[in-house]
Amino acid sequence: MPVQLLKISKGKLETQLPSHLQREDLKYMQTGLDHTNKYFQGIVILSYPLIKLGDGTDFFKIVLQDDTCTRINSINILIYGKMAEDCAKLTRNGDTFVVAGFKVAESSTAKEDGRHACHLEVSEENGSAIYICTQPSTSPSEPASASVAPKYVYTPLKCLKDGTVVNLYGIVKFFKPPYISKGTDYCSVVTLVDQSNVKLTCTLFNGNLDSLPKIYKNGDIVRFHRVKIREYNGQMQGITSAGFASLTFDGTVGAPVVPRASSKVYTFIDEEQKIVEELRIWGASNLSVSGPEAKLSNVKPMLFFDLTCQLLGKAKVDGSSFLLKVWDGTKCPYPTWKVPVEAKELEGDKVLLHQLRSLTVDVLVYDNHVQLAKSLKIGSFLRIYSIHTKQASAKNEDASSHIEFHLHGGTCYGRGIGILPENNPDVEELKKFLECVELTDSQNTESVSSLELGDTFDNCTDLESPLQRCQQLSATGMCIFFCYFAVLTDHQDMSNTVLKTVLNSRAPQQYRIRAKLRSFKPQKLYQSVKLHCSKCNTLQEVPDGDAFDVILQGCAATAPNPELQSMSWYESVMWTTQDGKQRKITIHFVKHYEMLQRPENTLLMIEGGTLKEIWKLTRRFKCVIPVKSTEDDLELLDLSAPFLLQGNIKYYGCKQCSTPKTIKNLSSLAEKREPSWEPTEIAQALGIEPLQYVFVMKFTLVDGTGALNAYLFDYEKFFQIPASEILTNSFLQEKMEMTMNTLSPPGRKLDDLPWLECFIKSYNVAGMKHQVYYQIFDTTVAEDVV
DNA sequence: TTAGGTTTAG
Repeated sequence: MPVQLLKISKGKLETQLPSHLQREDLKYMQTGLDHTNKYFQGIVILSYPLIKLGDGTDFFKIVLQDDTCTRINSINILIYGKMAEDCAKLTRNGDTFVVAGFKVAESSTAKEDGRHACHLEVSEENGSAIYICTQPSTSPSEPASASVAPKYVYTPLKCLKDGTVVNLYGIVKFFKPPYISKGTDYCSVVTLVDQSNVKLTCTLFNGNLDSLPKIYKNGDIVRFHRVKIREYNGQMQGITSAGFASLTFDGTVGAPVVPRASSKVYTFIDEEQKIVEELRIWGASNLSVSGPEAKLSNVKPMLFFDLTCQLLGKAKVDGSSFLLKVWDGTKCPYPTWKVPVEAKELEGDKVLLHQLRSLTVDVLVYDNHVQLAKSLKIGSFLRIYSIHTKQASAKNEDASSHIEFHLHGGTCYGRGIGILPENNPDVEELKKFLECVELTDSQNTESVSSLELGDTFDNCTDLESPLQRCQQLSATGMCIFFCYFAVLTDHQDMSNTVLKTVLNSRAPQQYRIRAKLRSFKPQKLYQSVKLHCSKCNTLQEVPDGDAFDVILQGCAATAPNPELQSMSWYESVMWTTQDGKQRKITIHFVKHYEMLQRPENTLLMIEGGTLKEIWKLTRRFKCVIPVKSTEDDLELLDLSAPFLLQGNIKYYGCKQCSTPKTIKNLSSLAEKREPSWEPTEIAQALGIEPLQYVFVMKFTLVDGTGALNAYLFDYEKFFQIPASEILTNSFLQEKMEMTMNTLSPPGRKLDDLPWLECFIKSYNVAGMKHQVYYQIFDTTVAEDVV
């Protein structure tokens, strides 16, 4: 039978099937019966993500429902190889799916999923054929059921064709925040770029502000569904089509992959997380996304910049302009103009406006921005894009040297106003900073430098060694207010450098600094744990248990090879579960000098186990390696699954850098006098480049002379907690939380934060030579004061 | 329909 994969319209189904094929009823689907010249037809009710098996074979599983009314009316279809890849692209829930030339095998999940006792295996090797009929009532990319993830195909930007409706991923290179168009809708213009370096400008319309993408800065990553592609002025252009939907993600490498959705119901599957992470990594080295952001303390005349701020007051000025009074906690170094307005027109807390008058600036917005500005709520957090600072005109004698803030009419260069949600990371950081300012005597706002410095700046001398100071002070319980970090003895000869000097120096250099931790990210500490490949230097999220479970279920279809049982260096035990599923489990215990070892020293391989069973084994045995049989040897599963489990820790390998070898390569380790079963040794023997668990955090440090963001990239040294253990150990989680609460006590004003001492090094990243980054190194939180 | 990136000129 030829291998076929046809997408045909429903009415033509019966006539297009080869005439020798006869429809098979689900009740006759049994192993041992002849199903040649038979086909099975059902409706796709569930599809799983396409995965790669350990040998690189593509695997795709769907569930078909028979249209008969029998009690068990659904069956699992396991599709392998090229057909899996093709089906994953073409199949939608609700489609009618016809399969012929299948192999019938016992289903290992029947009891669990309540489906047919057999499953059907489909592949080129089996000489299978597949025919798919799309439901006429369902749009090709519409989910059939909200509970089931449909398969979306994402078109690279270089492959767009005029007149098509596509789904896209891209990095935002430019955007105009939604503004009120001259028609009936809000409009947002977004220019995307992807790894192909092709740009696409999309013009998006919607009557509902929330239905447009929630983009806050260039570098954000977006997913658009159902964008219509048209040619305009010789270039491809994207435009909203019916059912347009978007997700937006922070573009920062290592930040949590949390979508900001434009619709209440959306799908986002694990495979897509990878798309986002890959775009982030590509963007980090190929795009310069440093926007024209500025704090009020850094503005100059004749500047266009983006301001993240809080709205304190607003007032009508005249027909074409409107006043916004905003602050960001820092002080503008120039006298600022005050726009005269009638007192009755001014909205906002008058007392607060008076108290913060020297930190507040007046932004005059014009023309098309007036309507949106009027609707803003006092207290809300805003990003005002492309504000123009202007030196007061010389004609006006009263305004000899003051600076004016204008948001001119029009939307060029993304000019506009964006409303930021409370949970936006920049807003969280700003709120924390503003709280510090508010808690300080806000009448004394003439000198903001004293607010930022804090008056404890001179309380601590640098003469003693920080370590000594910690030891002395910990005895009195004062250490946390004074000095918290113990620096390592390697660099005791290094003297402290103030942040202003650090910020004004070229990279790369190393410094010892003394600063306060104003804020840190991520706030949810578990989000700071990532997996790092030291070879290709990529970071990725730690996979969740569900992904592992899906892979294990996929492998359950592969029967253990009897020829691989009990080889010279391992002893195998195989049994079939008696729970009705008839699942075959094989455990291969590695021997030492032909003897089985005590469980706590034993490495074992398991075939056909469930997640729960594997966890149970890790409690008893030293190492567990999930494997499956091939013709010649046992081999590892897909590298999305851990290649090794030891205690509570799942060890993963880098998909890009590993070249997995079969299990017999472990036998040389077993022959060692005392096998240590170190994960690195096991990885090396199996051709795996191991991923390391790492804490990745961003610390905002201040010392009164300046502020900088320093990255913490730490396996264990900083917190004295292995990053590999934190996700499964609640005691360590509490310890880390306590540490962070002590370093940066919530609700404490800047003056009362403890001083910290640490080492930082500055560096440049290729392609972004003018940008300097900072990383904490060789620093450990002093254990005796935690 | 609207806008279709590339600064107002108050």
